[in-house]
Amino acid sequence: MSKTPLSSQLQRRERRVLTDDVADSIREAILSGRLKGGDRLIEDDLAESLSVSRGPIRQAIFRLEQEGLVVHETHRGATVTQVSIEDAAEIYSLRQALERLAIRSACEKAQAEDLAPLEAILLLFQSIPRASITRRRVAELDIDFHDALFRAAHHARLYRTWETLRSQIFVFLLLRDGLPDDYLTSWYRDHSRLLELVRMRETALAEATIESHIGGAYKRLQEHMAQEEVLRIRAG
Amino acid sequence: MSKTPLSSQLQRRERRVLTDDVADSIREAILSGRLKGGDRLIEDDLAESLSVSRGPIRQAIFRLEQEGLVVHETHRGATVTQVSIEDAAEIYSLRQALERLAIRSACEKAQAEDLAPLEAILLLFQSIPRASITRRRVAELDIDFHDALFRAAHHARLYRTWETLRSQIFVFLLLRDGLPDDYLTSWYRDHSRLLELVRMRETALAEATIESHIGGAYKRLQEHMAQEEVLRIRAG
DNA sequence: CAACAGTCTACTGTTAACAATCGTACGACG
DNA sequence: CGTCGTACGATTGTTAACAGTAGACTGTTG
Repeated sequence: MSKTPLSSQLQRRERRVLTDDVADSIREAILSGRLKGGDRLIEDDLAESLSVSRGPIRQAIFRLEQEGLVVHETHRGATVTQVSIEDAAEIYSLRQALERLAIRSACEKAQAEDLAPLEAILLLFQSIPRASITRRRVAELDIDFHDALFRAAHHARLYRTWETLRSQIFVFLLLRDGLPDDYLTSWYRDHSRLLELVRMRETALAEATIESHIGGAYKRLQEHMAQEEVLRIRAG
Repeated sequence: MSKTPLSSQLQRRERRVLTDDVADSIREAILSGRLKGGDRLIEDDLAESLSVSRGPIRQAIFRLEQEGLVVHETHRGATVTQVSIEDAAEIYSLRQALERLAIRSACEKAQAEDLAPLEAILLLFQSIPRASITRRRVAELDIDFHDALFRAAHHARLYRTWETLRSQIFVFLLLRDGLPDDYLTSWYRDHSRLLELVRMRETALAEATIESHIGGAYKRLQEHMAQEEVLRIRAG
């Protein structure tokens, strides 16, 4: 038998509470598109459809407000956040600042075991046949990769800040529906490069690389949104 | 009479709700030192002493958890966060990343009226006789100055992130009790320099300056905490 | 006396009913 | 015709009572 005490092997699996489930449900509904920007979130309705009382619903709504998925006004209720092109600028500039700190911190602190998940995601990506890959799947892998990077930074406050941004980024990733072939190759190249730089602890270069990585993602998103705008105006 | 519609002059003054008052009370108690790190926050007790029911208390506690002033474990309750030297490293590195983005954004977007509050704080600082100035007063002015800078950045998400960090920084600012004379002069010099750089829209220089400004603040804090550590060990 | 099982208590999580507020519909008034 | 006052329905804010859990306490057993 191992000498290490049980307490260090088994960690208290944090108990889930109704609020957690409710928040997950609503978040999922927003991210899957079942709830669209501007939709009202009426506590009674949600309470009934989820079979819980309004207490947990309320808490979940306030939590989602912190995540930026929902806006809430006193005595007037909550609605799903509507994202605009200005929001994209905010989200991506903030993301850039956070990822820069994350990769620096990861370069300094990450152990081999912290980087394994990053490697795993890259392998998983390669193992998916190109024909069967969807925009949503890439978005998930992308978020997972960056999430693993933030974890590797071993920086609790940074990670919590990232958590509040994560869902909002996901919304934008899903906005785009095209999936050009060169995007898939550059996705892999960019991310494996980032991983390599962290492995080699090339802090300064890693910072610069991730800044331009996020900057590029924003630029493509911006072009895409401008394009959609044009189409929308022509159609309307 | 003015032609501009009333709606653009008068803005809905956001109604305060019990949760807001409760959160303010508890926050104030923590920042003033009446509640110390590790103290338990028992919902019933707080409810009684503030004469409200547990509902608003609960929400306030979760909000303060988001601000990092309180930690909360399911079914075990909330306690006041205990800050360590590692927390300082997290807080200041994150702060550095945020302030860098803030000053860049301010350089790009700030109007004259956004910078007036910064100027006012500097004037106020100078108007206070050196003898009557306290550590707490400087801390307040410091936070106010940086808060005004974040406002001038016109970046809602950045500001909200800063809000969650602000109280935690305040806690650290109050830890130090000495108030050397050269600190007061350098405080003024540093901050007026930052304001000047924003005015001149010297983005790159402003970024570098604020990075070293925050870095310096962290370094002094670190030395102070290490010093306290030594004293504590000798005494104990 | 160490390990264990049951009980008890203090607290948190949840619920449902009550109070206050917002937006709106509608009629009175100038 | 537009502005104001008012009553009403829908929805949020608040409360108090109920349910469930973690940790301490106690006695029991090998």
